[in-house]
Amino acid sequence: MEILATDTEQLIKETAKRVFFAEGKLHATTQEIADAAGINRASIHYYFRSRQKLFDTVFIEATTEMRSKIQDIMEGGFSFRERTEKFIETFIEKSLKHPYLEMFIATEINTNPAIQLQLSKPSKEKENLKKLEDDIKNAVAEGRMKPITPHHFIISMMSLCSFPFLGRDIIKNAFSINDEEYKKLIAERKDVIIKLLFLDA
Amino acid sequence: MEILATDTEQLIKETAKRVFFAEGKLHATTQEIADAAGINRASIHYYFRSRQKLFDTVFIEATTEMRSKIQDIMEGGFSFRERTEKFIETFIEKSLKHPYLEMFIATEINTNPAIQLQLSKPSKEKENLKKLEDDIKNAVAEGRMKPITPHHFIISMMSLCSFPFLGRDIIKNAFSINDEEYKKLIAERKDVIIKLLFLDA
Amino acid sequence: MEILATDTEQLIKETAKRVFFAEGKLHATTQEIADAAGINRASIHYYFRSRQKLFDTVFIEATTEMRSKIQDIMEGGFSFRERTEKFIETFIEKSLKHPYLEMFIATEINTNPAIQLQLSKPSKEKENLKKLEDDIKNAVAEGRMKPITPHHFIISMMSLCSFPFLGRDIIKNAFSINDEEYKKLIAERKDVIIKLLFLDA
Amino acid sequence: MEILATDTEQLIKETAKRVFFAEGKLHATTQEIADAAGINRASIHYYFRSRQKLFDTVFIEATTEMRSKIQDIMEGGFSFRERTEKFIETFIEKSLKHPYLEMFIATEINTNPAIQLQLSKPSKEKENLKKLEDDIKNAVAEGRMKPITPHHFIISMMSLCSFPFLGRDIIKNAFSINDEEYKKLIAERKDVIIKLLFLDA
DNA sequence: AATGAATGAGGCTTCATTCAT
DNA sequence: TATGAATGAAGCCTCATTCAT
Repeated sequence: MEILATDTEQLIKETAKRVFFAEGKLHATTQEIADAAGINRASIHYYFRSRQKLFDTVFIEATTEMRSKIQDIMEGGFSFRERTEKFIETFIEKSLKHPYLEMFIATEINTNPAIQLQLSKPSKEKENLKKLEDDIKNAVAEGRMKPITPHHFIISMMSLCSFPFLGRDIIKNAFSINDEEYKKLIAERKDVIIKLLFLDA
Repeated sequence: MEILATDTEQLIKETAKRVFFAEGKLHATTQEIADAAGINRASIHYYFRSRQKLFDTVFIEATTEMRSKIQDIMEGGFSFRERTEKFIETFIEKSLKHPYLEMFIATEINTNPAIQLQLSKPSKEKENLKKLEDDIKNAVAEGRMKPITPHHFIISMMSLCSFPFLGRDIIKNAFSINDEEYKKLIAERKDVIIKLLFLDA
Repeated sequence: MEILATDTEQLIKETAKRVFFAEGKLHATTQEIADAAGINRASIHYYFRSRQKLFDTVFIEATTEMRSKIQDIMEGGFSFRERTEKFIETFIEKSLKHPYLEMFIATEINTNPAIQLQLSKPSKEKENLKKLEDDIKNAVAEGRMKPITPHHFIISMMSLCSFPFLGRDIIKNAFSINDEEYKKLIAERKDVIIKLLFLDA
Repeated sequence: MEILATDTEQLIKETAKRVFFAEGKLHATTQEIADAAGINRASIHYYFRSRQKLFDTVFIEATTEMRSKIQDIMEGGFSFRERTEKFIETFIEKSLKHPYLEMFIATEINTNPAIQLQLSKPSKEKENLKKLEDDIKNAVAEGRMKPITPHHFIISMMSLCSFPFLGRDIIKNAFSINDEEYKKLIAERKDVIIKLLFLDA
């Protein structure tokens, strides 16, 4: 009995994640989510009090996993190049699962002050940036990169990773390509990005 | 005085563009727009019949200008490098004005089949891609680029241009920077992008 | 110039009568009437102050004519039978012009206390009823009618006249007949009614 | 208690029937109906989705009962005279409950193609008319009626039944009578009608 | 634990009406 | 005289939320 209760809560969360972040229906109503989950609309309020609470919950769950993976990579003792490659892999992998999560963050972060998106713990922010700056300097000295500020490096990397998902429909529309061709482009993406960021790739 | 008649219509459109695409309130109500414009909500319906019609109108106006500028660049007899630089300039300039326009397109293009976003006229699509392929080949032969497919080149270029705006709040949030510092980053952006795309930059 | 003004006022009234009472659009908006008349909506208010005033005006005009004709018949020195026949003729003739006028009266007389529909001047009501009672008595005595109270006689006569118009669409629908066949029925109506009311018809 | 669930739905329907068809407020707003029922306006939408759906529902319920009763009479093996009397009784009885239902049909049947009002099943229409024609012929031969076509007979019968209700306020107004006197007239009505339709009544 | 019923708040739209010209 | 512009009032509908069970 008790397990069923948890099951329903889990079912609602998973359905919500799918509807919100996989299908891109960021403004789905509680009724739509209830229908998709095959449960009563009131159950959503029973478990989560409000639509917003449900949304916050699944949003945090969906981003936390990503953030901790990134943190593992950053602090895993990898080389600069390895770290970059793993970041790109992780980012693409996660985006394949929740293509619209990034989009939500981009859209709502300005209206919803509750959303905080730190790439690294605030305490380590300065430190991490400094480390990246050194890494870049070394790479430049070795002819593996052109000079670039840490901020621009991160922005460029995130740009190259994010946009293919953020702009999925723009791309499909602009190139008149189907799902299969789009997936092929995504699969090739990591190599393209690395080649753009590193001269010796 | 005589212009006043059209003035309200114009005022509504400009306010709507600002609210929707500059302030990012893509789901602003007619009341919010009316308040922002200092007019009665019914006036919006007087001029545009429905919220959707208003939205469509300002959306088309906002994108058409951009699209025609891009087309001018593509067919202006410029060199590959010049074309790329001008595209980036134009894109950044437009995005400074309507940072959330791109976001709306990204969000809604899949649910609103009316939105068509061709980079080039369908009739010239193949031709333009072929031309780009040749340009890239030449640049590679001359050591000014690494090999890259036309599709990936365009996606990368758009990524590097678009994301700083799409993800404005993500960036500001992640780097804990203020508006001024953000603007500085944007101002430096064109050079950064060109340096990533071209070896000889 | 001044004549034009009157022309517009007249045009509005005639259009309103047509739309309201001939076409049966009893809830036509001022815009619909303005469109039908080919004039500006505000003109209606310029001439009539409000939709209601326009309605009242055309309603009174449309009924007054009818009422005065009926009064002429009642006081014209005709025999009972002649009076009855003339009443029926007049009623049918008028209803052909404004088939929905009766319907409006029926619908709105209870919510609109302004609408007063006297068959005869209040002062003469009693007198007229008494006269009718005598007429019926005589006709019964002569074997030309069955006994009937004046009220029931009037109600029956009005029923037989009115309903074919009030229920025009019901009749057309129930009998699956077209306009032509309907008109034929109406044309035969007077004789049918007289035959039902008078034994010697 | 358990019935309560359906009770509100039933209450809304009954209130709507009363407001629409008994009180004649054919254009009553959802708020008026909600107030009359003592419930929240949103409940109407909860149960019926839209004002139109509610209206259609109660309209169909109100007419279906009547229509099936009429059909029972038509196919009940009664004599012509019995059938006619029963029709009149049923019609008057129903009209006492919903005096404005007929009026709505008359008003809206031409604008609302969904409203179909067959007196008999389309398949039996011809047959029933033929039967009525024979009945009339027999009655004429026996001196109980004057010659009349089936269409005119039906129209006359419906006229005499319907109008006292359609024109209730016209009658009360024209005769300056009160509710009691009006009811008395209605109570006498059946005999009056039969006397007009049949010579031997 | 779960749900059907009911509601308050808020959105879009229409319409008669007013106002300035 | 006539009208385009603008508005307030009021209507319908949807949605998240609450409540009783």
